[in-house]
Amino acid sequence: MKSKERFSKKEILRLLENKNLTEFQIKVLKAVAEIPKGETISYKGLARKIGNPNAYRAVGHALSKNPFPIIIPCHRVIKSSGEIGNYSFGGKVKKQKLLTKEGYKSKNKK
DNA sequence: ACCGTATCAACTA
DNA sequence: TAGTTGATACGGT
Repeated sequence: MKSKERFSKKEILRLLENKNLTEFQIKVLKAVAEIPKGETISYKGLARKIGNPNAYRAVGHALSKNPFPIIIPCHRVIKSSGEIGNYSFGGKVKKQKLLTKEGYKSKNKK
């Protein structure tokens, strides 16, 4: 069995700061990194969580610039419509696959 | 269902 | 500094 390298929140924060990212990015990435397995959140919900409920666009930007798509489960972030949206790590197809694997039924119908 | 507008942050000239 | 883009959201038609 391959053990999943679990990065601690502290390590993530360290990496984020090391990447010279902005406070907003760190907030978003940290929030996403705390999403439990099998749980999903919408861009707006995430934006609301960080304190900018109307910054759903900025949240998307933050994830698009995601420096660690491996550590950050950005595939758990979906649209409020229940669709997948986009994914910078393999494409939405991979994202949907990951979500389905975790137990989430995506509505993204091809 | 489709189109236009609203809203935030980051990038480029 | 100003303009454009982008992993969206919501309302009107």
